[in-house]
Parts: sequence; C-alpha cells; structure tokens
Amino acid sequence: MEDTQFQRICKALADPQRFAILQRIARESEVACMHLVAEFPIRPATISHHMRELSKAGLVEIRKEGKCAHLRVVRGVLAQYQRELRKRLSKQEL
Amino acid sequence: MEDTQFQRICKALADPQRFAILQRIARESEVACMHLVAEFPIRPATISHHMRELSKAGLVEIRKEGKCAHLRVVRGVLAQYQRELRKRLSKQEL
DNA sequence: CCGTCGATTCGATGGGCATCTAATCGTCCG
DNA sequence: CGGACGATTAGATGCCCATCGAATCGACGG
Repeated sequence: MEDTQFQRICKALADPQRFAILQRIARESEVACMHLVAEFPIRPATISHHMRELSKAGLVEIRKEGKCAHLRVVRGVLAQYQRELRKRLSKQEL
Repeated sequence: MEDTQFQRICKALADPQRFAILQRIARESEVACMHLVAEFPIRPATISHHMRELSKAGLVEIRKEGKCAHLRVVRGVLAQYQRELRKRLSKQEL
C-alpha cells in the first residue's frame, strides 16, 4: 500500500468525530449525507470536510444522486489497511 | 476495549514520525532509547514525548535499566486494536 | 562528592486542522 | 425563470500538538 494512503487512513481514523461518522456509515450499506447532518451535532460544512478526508483516504465512496450524496464504506481498503498495519509492525519487516 | 484507549491508539498511529519510531521498535524485541535518538532526526525531548504517548496508548512498554530506557512493543494491545477496529466498523455493530 | 550522560520535564512556538459562517453551486419543482 | 434545498467551497478562528532549547533528574564512574 502507498505510504501516503496509509498515512491518510491513520489520520482519518484519528479524529473521534470523524471516526464516529465513519462508524455510522459502516453500519449500513449506504447512508445519505443529510442523515449524517441530522444525526451529528456538526454543521454541513464540517461534515463535507470529513467526507473529503475519508474519501481521499479511500475509506468511503461518494455517490451523487440528484441533490443528495450517499456514502458507502469501501471495506476492501479497510482490510488492506489492517493488513498493512500488521505488515509494518511485524518483527520480520525489512 | 476502552473508548479512550482506542482513541489514544488511533492518535498515536496518526503521526508519521511517531509511527516510524513504533515501526522501528517493532522490528526487534527491544530497542534502547538512545538508539532511537541516534537513528531519528529528532531531539531527545521529542522522542521522550512520543514514548509517553505510545506508552499511554499501551502500544509500548518502557523498561528502565540504569540510565537507559528500553522500549518494547506490546503486541497484544496491537492485536486488540485491530479486533476493535474490525468490530466497530463491521455492519452488524450496535 | 563531583562530572558526565541518558532521559525527562517545562515553557514557548509554530503549523496543522476541526469547526464555524457566509457565499456559491447544482438540482429539483412550481 | 426563480425559489428552495442539499452540498460544497472559501476564509477566518481557535485549539491541539509536534518540536525545540534549557533546565532538571537519576544513575554511574572516578
């Protein structure tokens, strides 16, 4: 895995509020952005910011449908991250 | 896993320099602190700071031997973190 | 008991980032 | 077309934290 993507994922997971949002998205196969805005005590602008970070990290995909945006967790990237973490912190790494 | 510890781990992994140090420690069963100071372009004060964060997160243990400190990765906590990550980001989480 | 050395602590500083408001964009509906 | 609504962007602000230098601590060797 690319070093920059790995770091983006680490940072994306590091903010509690952003992680909570990710966790919320992960509970269903898809979540509408407006639901997040309704459920979290955070302004739309900030939600949008977090979505961009999660998207840049590859952790979520954004599907636009008319006015609405729908978020979806990319489970493959999540699995890749965990593999990379194990790899980098294993004893036999060169 | 405690929520605070989970967040501490996430944050501890998020800083690239600190992760590099953790990765370095993970390569051997134990690393002397002065080795880290020698190998990384970072002042002792900053290394000490990172060690405190990694320690608070439970990711490393510090063994003092005379003047020297020896760092060791706590692999169990690492495994716990990965399990927790999977659990929190799985679809069937309540 | 003093000097040295590894490590820690303290206080200051600078940069990054989460958050906000306001403005803008894009889409839908009348 | 024009208003409404969801989303994004831009710019400002305040906080957290990585980093540093200097001071201190603790252990060891003369």
